[in-house]
Amino acid sequence: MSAYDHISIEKNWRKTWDKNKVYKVTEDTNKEKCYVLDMFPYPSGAGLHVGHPLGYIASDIYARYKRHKGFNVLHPMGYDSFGLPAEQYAIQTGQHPAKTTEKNVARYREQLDILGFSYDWDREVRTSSPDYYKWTQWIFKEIYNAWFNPISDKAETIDKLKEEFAANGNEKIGPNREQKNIFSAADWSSKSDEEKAFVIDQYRLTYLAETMVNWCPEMGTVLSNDEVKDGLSARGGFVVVQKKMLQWNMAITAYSERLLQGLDGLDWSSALKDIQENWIGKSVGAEVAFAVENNEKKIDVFTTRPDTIFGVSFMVLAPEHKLVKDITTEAQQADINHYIDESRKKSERERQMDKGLPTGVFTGAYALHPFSKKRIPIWIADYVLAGYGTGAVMAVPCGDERDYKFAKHFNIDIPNIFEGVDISESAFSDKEVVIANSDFLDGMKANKAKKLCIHKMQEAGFGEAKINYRLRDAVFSRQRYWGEPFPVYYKDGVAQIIETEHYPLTLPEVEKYLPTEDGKPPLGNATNWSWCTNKNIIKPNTDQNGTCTWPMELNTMPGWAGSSWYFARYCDPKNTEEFASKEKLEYWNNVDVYIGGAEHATGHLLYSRFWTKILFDLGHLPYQEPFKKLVNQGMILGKSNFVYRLVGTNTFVSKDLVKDQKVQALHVDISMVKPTVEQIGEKTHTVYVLDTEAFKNWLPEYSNAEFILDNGRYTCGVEEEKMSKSKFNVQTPDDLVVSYGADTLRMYEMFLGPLEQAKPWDVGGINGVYSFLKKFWRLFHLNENFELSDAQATKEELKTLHKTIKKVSDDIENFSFNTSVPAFMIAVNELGALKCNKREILEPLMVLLSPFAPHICEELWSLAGNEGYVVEQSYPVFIESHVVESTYEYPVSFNGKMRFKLELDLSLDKAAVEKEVLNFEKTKEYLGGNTPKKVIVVPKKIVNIVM
RNA sequence: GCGGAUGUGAUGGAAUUGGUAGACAUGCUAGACUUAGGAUCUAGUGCCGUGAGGUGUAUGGGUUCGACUCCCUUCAUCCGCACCA
Repeated sequence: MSAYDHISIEKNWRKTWDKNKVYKVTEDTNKEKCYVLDMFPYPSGAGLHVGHPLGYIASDIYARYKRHKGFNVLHPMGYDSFGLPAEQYAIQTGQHPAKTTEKNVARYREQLDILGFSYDWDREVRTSSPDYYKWTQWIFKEIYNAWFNPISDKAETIDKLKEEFAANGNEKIGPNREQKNIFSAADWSSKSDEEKAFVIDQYRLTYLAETMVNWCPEMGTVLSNDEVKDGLSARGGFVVVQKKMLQWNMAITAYSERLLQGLDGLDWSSALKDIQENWIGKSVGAEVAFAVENNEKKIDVFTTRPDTIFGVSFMVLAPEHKLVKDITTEAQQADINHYIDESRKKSERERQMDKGLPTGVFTGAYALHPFSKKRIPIWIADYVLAGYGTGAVMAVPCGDERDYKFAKHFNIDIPNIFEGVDISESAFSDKEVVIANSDFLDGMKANKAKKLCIHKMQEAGFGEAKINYRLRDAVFSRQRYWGEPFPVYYKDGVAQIIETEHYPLTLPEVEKYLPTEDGKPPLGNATNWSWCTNKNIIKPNTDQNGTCTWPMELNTMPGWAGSSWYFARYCDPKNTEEFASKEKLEYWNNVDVYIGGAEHATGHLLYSRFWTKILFDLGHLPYQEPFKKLVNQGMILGKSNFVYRLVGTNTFVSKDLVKDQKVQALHVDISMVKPTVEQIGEKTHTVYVLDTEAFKNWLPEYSNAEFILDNGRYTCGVEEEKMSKSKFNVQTPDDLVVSYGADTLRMYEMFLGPLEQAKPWDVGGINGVYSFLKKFWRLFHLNENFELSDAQATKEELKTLHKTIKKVSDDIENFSFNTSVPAFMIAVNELGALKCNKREILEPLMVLLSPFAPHICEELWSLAGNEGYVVEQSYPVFIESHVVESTYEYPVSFNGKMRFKLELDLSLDKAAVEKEVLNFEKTKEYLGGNTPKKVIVVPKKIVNIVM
């Protein structure tokens, strides 16, 4: 063998590693552990595109590096295999989602294998596998059997809740989420069993509730807040409306504060922490109760500005607010009803679009100002959201822009309570202000007034300090087939949890994957539940056919259920007794480095932290935060090409001829477009030429397409977008691996730019990396024969090696792979120029390079006649003396009084040293006759001179 | 509107603490070898200028002996949140 033949080398080593289970990992208490994890993919039908592997390559490099460094590295991979596309495909074709999923998983695996990842595949998990979702169901049950104790600030079992009720009622722990009433221990003991069960349900961490949910009629399911964007579904972009439905919910709000506090100790980018912080949306203020005139009911409002309470001139309730019907006067009833109907009809999106004039209706009722006792008109308006705070606001038009507009529009009083501020044009929302016209708050700065006001309200008993969060409880039911079934049935309409001995409660077969005719979710079509037909277990209530007569829960769990705990399962993936054993969980502990996209900031990454905290509180996990360090790889964008069809015709106009004509831009498959570099004058640019024949054959509707050509060809438009099947801009890694090899692709993707940055895919530079590997290969070959010399390395060669060791190790620790690739290139160029083929230099270099390009290094390692695998060798140690030859003390005197030494590192070359000296001379010159107070000098550089 | 990020040659991008801006690679130009090259090697390549030299890190200003780097202004692009009281 002579030339670098990546195809056979890579194939051969993949097989050998696989056969010898080189990457299998077991718990070993003698070694320090390191858990390196990728966000597992949803196996879609399109296969992997070049964007997917970016993060996987980075984590693989890190995992391999840590292995070299002597760590016991857990580096697993699996599939988030429940999800919508497989189900949609099932609806269209009748093919069972499990089959589609199986097929897609196989394709993913093939593509992953080709890239030479060092996963321990014995630990693979799939969220849709019954062995796995058995434990997802178990976790659901654990959460169901838990409540959040505000005193201990953690989740506890329902048994503890019962003890608490028996001892103190709910006087200490506070009211439940529905009734808000307080009862004593005596009250509790006098309750019937049904009543008790009902009360307990209101404290559970997962609970059934009729809540306003994001309903997507097109998809026939509800969506959680993070699955909705701009009033449209994140997947598919369908319209989402608000609808009241009975759903399972997860009480994530109980953990708002801990989720917020926990961010502090995490090594995550501040951008991502900000997103989560924003999403949780903590605001500090007060809750104030306003009495209603001629009515016993009180209206609670939340405000962040209690200091402006004397500026209140009206109140606004959300149209859905409970008290609206109680307070509305007869005269206003018709108007109010009309307004409520109108706003109910509007989708979330329409509400957002309506940013014109404020709308609202007066209820006819008045509240009484708690301090001044003035009458305050109560309105309803849909700019107040039912879901935030108490669903009611005290409107302070002089201090809030929305209140101001509302007051102006409806001619409501705008009292000015700010000293020296003009509010004739707009509200003044700055907090740096002195309060006026406010009784006991006059002359105070806002901050001080805030505190005093809360104090006074507390004294008088109508208000108190309060913290509010934007975060909502997460809806946990989906009206879909392809998800985890709930271990729940309904006895006389009351939810009952199925006991763990019957898990997994497997997903039953159905004829059709669509909702039933009477509108039940797809599982309504199921007749055969495993739990009911298993002969050895007690069935709740079945007829002779084994069919449940007590209905099962027909919803399934959302996609984030399975992904919220999979990192724990990897530690012990085959365990049938527990979701993972204590010892293994303790050994592997939490994830040291987690790599994935930032798009999961408010979904997966938040829910995982939430579940981890519950499981920690209940004693099932030894850590509170699942992911210590998080690295967000940027998206790789695809270049999309467009053709322009004249509206209403089948004629396509070349890009530069479109001008003002009415055209429709359509995505065209990038495989039919050839980028061609052209010279125009001095500059070059790329034009995208369409293969018109291929285009005609592409889709039937284009078979008789006509083209208006430009210079005899059709040029397409180009744009950078997210890679997606529907945009026909997907670049798969497959072809590139065939022409250049996995090692080249791995290094090229790293070379492309900073890992965290979004960047367009461009194969232009791949040749540079490929020729680097060829050069590396050539270092070991003389006249086409492998040849390695045992001669002693020169100083220069050692310098090249060790400087590379230093650079590459530092870079890997910082996830700065894009700069370590050039370090290798420089090393190879230098060693090539020195004609160095010495074992002493090249063997460490192989080890160094192997995390990036494992196949070629393994091949050369074996050709060099070494034992074992290069991927198992320990990492070469950086020896400073090979790089730094000596240090040099440069005496300096200022003014003849003080002496300083400039220590210089004579490392790289003379020029660098001379530069430092020169710089220092310049400084000295500048200092002239002055005496500096202090000169801080560190090796290599003057840091500061204080005069 | 609020919060965050980014802005450097034709292109992707280097510049670890303020100290020769443009490493490394792509592209381009010229040359060598070759039957040929989309193989390999050599040289050149920020811009203006024949040259010495001048100029240059989105814009304008500031701090500093010295600024891509620190501070302020403006502009542009991207991301997150958005009637959040």
